[in-house]
Amino acid sequence: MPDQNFELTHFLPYLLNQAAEASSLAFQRTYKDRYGMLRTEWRVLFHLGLYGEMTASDIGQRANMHKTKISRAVQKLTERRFVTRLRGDQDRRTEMLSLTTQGRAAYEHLYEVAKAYDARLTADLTAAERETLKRLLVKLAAGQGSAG
Amino acid sequence: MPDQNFELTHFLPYLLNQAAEASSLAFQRTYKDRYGMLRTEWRVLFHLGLYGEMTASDIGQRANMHKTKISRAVQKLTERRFVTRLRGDQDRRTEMLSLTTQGRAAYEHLYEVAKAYDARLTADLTAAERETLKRLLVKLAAGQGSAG
DNA sequence: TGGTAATAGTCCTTTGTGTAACTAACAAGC
DNA sequence: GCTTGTTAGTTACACAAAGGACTATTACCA
Repeated sequence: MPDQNFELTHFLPYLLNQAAEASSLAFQRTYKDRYGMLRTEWRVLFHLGLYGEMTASDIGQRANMHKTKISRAVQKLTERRFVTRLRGDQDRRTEMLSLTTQGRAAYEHLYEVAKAYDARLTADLTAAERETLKRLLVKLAAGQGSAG
Repeated sequence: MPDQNFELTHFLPYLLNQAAEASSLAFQRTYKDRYGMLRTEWRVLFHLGLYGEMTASDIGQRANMHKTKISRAVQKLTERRFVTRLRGDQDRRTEMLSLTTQGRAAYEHLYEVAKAYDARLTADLTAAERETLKRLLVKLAAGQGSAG
């Protein structure tokens, strides 16, 4: 029987979705209009920009994204000349992905935008709150709480 | 130029998405299997359960959901005899939605499930952390940080 | 009281996602 | 060096989501 202590605004998955949707939607405007990118493409771009060359599978593991999503994202990014693919010598199944000059320029621009956006989002928070929030989110994103 | 202080695991929208996806996906299993509900349907059910009778628009405002989503969710829920619709007398455009006995039973069951799930998710956190986390998420979900 | 605007809700079309099947390349065992 | 199994990535198909156009009803106002 509903004890009004626990309602929707106390349910973590619901809250997370609301917050994620709100912030992502707003942020999307910064890259969708200008670069015609989707969220998955943005993610791939950022992985390559931040962590250097890597294969599609590498990104998949890091970003927790399904390989089909990545496949499609990479396709778009290569079409737009943001990314190049280089077939591996030893293992010719793999493709090493890297940013083109144009891709790097886009990344570096969007990097600053993202940083500023993040700063604005967390402007009201104390340093401690910011720290706590991000730490907890990382934990939730990873393996969940105490139960697998 | 990337100062490794700021990378993806420090970018709030990214983090929020990861956490939201992880927790929602896991939680979905608790109602999808048993009641064949989708996330939007779950939300509508919970709104009616928690806040009583209301129209589709009311839910839309509260949940920040597009009316087409709600329309479809309500359709499914009425098909499954969880919800009944009653056309308004004064304003015949509106439909007042309410839970059937069966719908209420499902809600009450899922309510307990949700509560338990939330408790498990936040089991590792201190009471203070839990409090901080939810407060901040509510803020982010609402109007964003300092800037509109 | 008749014309315009606004609102509640549905429908339709387009886009995005997840799953499973597929191709190509490699690895191992015999 | 063949067969079997595995992995990287793509393609195809089915399902879910997002948004705009549409219908019906109501409100406003000259």
